[in-house]
Parts: sequence; structure tokens; C-alpha cells
Amino acid sequence: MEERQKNLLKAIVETYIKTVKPVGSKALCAKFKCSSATIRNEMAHLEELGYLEKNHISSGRIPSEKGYKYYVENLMEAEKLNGKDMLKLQTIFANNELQLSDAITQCMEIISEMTNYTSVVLGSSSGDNMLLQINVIPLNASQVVAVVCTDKGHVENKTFNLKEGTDLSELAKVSELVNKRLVGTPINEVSERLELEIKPIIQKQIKQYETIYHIFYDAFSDFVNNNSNIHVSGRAKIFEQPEYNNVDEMKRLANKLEDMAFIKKIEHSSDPGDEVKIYIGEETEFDPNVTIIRKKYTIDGEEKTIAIIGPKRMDYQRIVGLLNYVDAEIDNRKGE
Amino acid sequence: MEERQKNLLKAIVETYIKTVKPVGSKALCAKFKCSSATIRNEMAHLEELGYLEKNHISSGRIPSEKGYKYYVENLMEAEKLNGKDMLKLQTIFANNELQLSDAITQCMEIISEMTNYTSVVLGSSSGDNMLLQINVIPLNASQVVAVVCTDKGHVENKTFNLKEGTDLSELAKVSELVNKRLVGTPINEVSERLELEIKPIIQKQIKQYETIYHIFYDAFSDFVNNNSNIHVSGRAKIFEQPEYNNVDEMKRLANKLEDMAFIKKIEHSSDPGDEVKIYIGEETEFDPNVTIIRKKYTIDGEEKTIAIIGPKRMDYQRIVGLLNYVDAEIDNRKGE
DNA sequence: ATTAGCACTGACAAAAATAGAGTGCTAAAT
DNA sequence: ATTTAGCACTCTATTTTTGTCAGTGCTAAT
Repeated sequence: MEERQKNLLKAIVETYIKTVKPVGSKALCAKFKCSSATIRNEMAHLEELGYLEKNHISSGRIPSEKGYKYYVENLMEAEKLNGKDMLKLQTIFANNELQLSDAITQCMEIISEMTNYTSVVLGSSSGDNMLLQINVIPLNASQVVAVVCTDKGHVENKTFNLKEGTDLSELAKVSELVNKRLVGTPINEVSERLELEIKPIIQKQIKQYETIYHIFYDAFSDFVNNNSNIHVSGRAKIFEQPEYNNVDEMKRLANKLEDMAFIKKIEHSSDPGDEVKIYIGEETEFDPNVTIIRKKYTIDGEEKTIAIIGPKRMDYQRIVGLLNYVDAEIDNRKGE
Repeated sequence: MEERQKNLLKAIVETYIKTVKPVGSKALCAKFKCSSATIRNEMAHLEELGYLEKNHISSGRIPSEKGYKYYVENLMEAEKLNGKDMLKLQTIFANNELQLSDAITQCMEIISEMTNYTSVVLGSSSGDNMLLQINVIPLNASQVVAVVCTDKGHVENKTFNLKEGTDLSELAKVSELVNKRLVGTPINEVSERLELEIKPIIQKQIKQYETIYHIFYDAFSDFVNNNSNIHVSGRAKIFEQPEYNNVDEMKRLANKLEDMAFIKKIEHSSDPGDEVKIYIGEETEFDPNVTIIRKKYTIDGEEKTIAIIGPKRMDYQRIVGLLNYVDAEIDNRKGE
């Protein structure tokens, strides 16, 4: 692609991002110091190459997915954060009382607020967490709460009703046994080892071993299946974007943003790199009409993914700028 | 109001609920075995009394808020659950492994799915929970997680970074002290007693008392402010209702359904009774264009509120029928 | 290679025409 | 004293018509 064509593509993408209206040839004459006809010729060329599209035969051009892609990879310059935005984020990270992972969550909420895009924070899927401790705390004669804690500091709990006459001391015994034998086991293997190692032992020693076994079994399987580690904010924010001026489009997306199983896909998305990654349209695996910008971190040994969901014509410069800033702050805090 | 007028109002409300179109006089001739003119006269009368409204001078009638109100209080007969609906709910409650409060949450999710309304489950606001136990579990040299458990089985946890050289044994000492002194304290008074009773003691005995004091203080204040005890499902479901065929209306409601502070209002709503309560339009304190049907329970000593949010012309019969059924199942389980 | 010029396209908005459902009122019928 | 048929009228909703305009592609001249 020639230099002028690159500049033209850049100008078209940026104009379209601002105006949300197909870009016509006249609009760019001044910038390129040539007539609209010249621009039209170049546009036709860019269209042939697949970087631009038209809504109908006589409309202005809009960038195609390929066009956006080329733009973010080759043409865009990440924007420096403006003072206002920076200030808001700074105050969050400056607060050292705040746990880093909470700071990140808060910060993504703010970004959603500032930009009118939806933001997501995905905690790691507890896969590489290991059992640190299980406590079984009696609430009253017929209820106990089991509290499981992992080495990464994840805690889950579940309340159980006891059958009449369950012996609390037996419960305590089993809990001690589990703590002695299974600490350090990856959390999603605990169930298995419970079955293979613990069950045979308690089967002999404990009277109501079935009830008690179930309590432990359930407490762990719940842990693995839990998705509480997902924060979505500004689900409704993205609807402020002009592309969602249409009821069906809104409904379609609103449903997806409700579905946590779907949201999880953002994390699993293709490649695992930890730089800022931009997925446009089909590539997102989430929705063909959105762009997702995401970044992965490892904090205290745990993976965390943050992502912004916006329309395909999202303000790439600003978002990348923001995420870069967040990145720097996190590095900064991690260095401490 | 005369008998025929009551019947007419009932018919109009029920027709409107089904068709979502203003009800004209002809449509009801057959049912009332009289001419449209007679119906019109009666309609005019009902309108004078404030039970009906018109969109414009020559349109059919729609029920006013007062009309709906009168309907649900005097005219409606709760519907018997149809077999399909009942079956779905039954399987949830039949599963005795499932904790009752989880069963309720699941069941409200299903109801949202079945009816295309939004459902909400609000746990009690932890006000009358009392401290049962706090554990401070070390994760590694520089991090601990504090786990607070109340007598009602609520568990919250928070991770803290320790300053260089914090003495873990001192932490354990304080945690023992808190467990000895403050168990049984209402959870929202713990902070205060921490300040008044614990601080003076540790101030003398503990070197890094400030850091350690903060850990406990923060762990409790987080507990009180937490809203994790809210489940909203089918936020997007309500948009399937034909009244949300308009982008602005959708956005307005989507924003409210995102805002947990707003959702909480459903619980605090005026009177505290524990029967099925129907709030229509303005009465909801949530949104003038919706109806909220809610029911409060006390389960294991904790208040729980379930609610359905739908349009003002929601299918009252079905929802009340469903909630009655849920009610019966809960009573059934509580009785065990 | 660039540009002026021109015919042409399709979206969009405003205006006009049409159909239809429903009302209120009056006067006659029961 | 109700009830009803009949009629003029109102308003909505839909379709049709018309005009405007931004933008294009192509050709021929620069």
C-alpha cells in the first residue's frame, strides 16, 4: 500500500470513529490538498483491497473489519492520557490500602463510566489454586458452614444442613484429616483424592460417613464451578453508543452480557499473550459486532484478565492509551 | 361499583394483558351479550371513576394504575400452576441436597426464564448477623486472608498485604482476642467495639498495632458494605416484553437494573409484611413503568426477599400463582 | 496523475392520501 | 329506564408521492 493510501485509510477510520457516519470524499479534500475525485479514486482502490466498505452504492465509505485491523496494527498511535482521565485513575492506584486486585476492578468500573463502553474483569478460573485449609464451623445444632481457602487467597463457603444426630466431633475429625492429607492439592483434583484417599479411611472410622463425606465433596465441587470471580460493569453503558439505537441489536447484546458462560469466553480467547490485544468483530468469538480489547496480568501468582467491550468503531486510541496507563500503574505497584 | 362494571374492568384488564393493545368496545360485546354502545357507556363510567385511560380520544381503553390496583385486589383469581411450570420447579425443590436458599435462587432463575420477566433475590442486609468467628490465615510471608463468619452462616473474606516484618504470631494473638471478646456482637457494631475495646488493649501489647488493627477494621467494614447477596436474573428478559420496543425506554431500565443500590430499594419498600405484595407503577419506588411482585421470607433466621419485575400489565395471575407455589414448597421444606 | 463535470443512485425526510378502529352522542326501541 | 342502531367525527397507522442531498463512477480535458 502506498503512503498516501495509508494516510487516507487512517483518516477515514478516525473520522468514522468520531462521526459514526460514512465518510465521503469531499470531507477529506482539505486534509489531502487534492480534489474529491482524487480521493474517490484512492477510495475505490482501498475498497478493492478490502479495507473499506459501502452501505449502498452511493454512500460514503466505512472501514471494513480488515480496515480496522490494519489500522490498529499499522497506523494507530496510542494516545497519551488526558489529564482528567489520568487523575481519576491515579487516585485509585495511589490508595495503598486498596488491594491491587480490588484497585483493578474499581479502575475498570471508572473506565466504563468515562468511556461508555462495557468493562470486564475476569479472575483466574481457580485451576491452579491449591488447597490451603478447610474449616467446618458449626452454626447451631443442625447447620455447619464449610469454608475452603486456597493458597492464592480464594475463599468459598457453603452451608449444610446436618441430619439429625450427626456427630460434630466426627466432622471435626474428618476436617482435620483433610487438612493433614490434602493441603497443597490443586483444587480441582481435591474431589478425586477425597474419593480415593479419604473415603476409604473414614468409611471404617466414622459412623455417618456418607453424610459427612458429602459435605466435603460438595464444598469442593462448588468451589470449582463457581463464577463469582467475574465483574462486569457498565453493561448498559455500551448502549449509549449510537450503533445500539435499534431494539433488536440491543436485546441481542444485552442477553450475551448477562450470560456468564459467554463472558468467560473473553478469557479463553485464542492466544494467551499478555500484551494489549485487540479483537475485532468475528475474531472476538463473543459477538460479530463488537471489538474487545483485553490484557492479561499475573498478580500474586494468579491470572487476571481485563477487557473493554465496545463497538467495532470504538475509540482505539483512547482505550489503548488507558490500558497502557493501567498497565504502568500495575507494574508500578507490583514493583513495590 | 356495580357487578357488571367489575366484570367489565376485569375483562378489560385481562384482555389488555394478553393483547397489549387498547381494548375497544366491540371486542367485548360477545362476552357481555350486549351491544358495543352499552359497553361504551359503561366504559365511559369506569373512566370517570379513574379505572381506565385512553391514549387519545378515539382509541380503546387501557387500565390505569388505579385500575390494575383494583383488579389485583378485588377481581383477580390466582391461577393454578400449569403442569409444565410446576414440574420444572418441583425438581428443584425435590432435590434435598440443595440448600433451601440456593433452591430459591435457582427457582427464581427458572421463573425468569419461563415468564420473560426479571427476577431478583435479595438476601438480608446482614444487619442482624452476629460475629461467630474470624480466622486470619497466612498465605505466604507477605499476605494473609481474613475470613469472617457470622452466626447465620455468612462468610466474607479479604486479602491483605503485610508490611515488611509483620509478626504473624501477633496477628494470631489479636485474632484470638477478637474471637474471645467480640463473638456474638452484631456485625455492624463490631467496628465500634474494635475501636473501643480491642484497640486500647493491643495498643499496649502489640508492636505494629496500627497495621494489624487496620486489617481487622477493614475486614469488618467490608463485610457490612458488601452487596454480594443480591441475585438478579433475566435482566435482559424483560426487554422481550413488547413495551420495550423503544430504545430509550430500554436504556432507562437497563441502567436501573445495573445499579445495585437501586435494586436494594425493592427490599426496603414501604411495608414489611410477608405476604405476596404487588406494587404497581409509582408505588414501586423503583420505576414508574413497572410492576414489582414481591414476597419476603425468613429462612434460618434470615430475611430473604424474592421479587419479579415486569411491565405494569404483567401476567398477574400467573406470577401470583407461581409465587404461591414457591411459597408452599418453601413452607414444606421448612416444616421438615 | 489529477481534476472538473455530469449523470446517476439510494437514503432520508416531509407531505399527502387512505383505511380503519374506535369514540360520543342522539334518537328510537325495548 | 335501559339498551341499541346509526352517524359524524377523531386519531393512528400505513402507504405513496415527492423533493432534496450527499455521494459515487466514469469520461474527457488539464
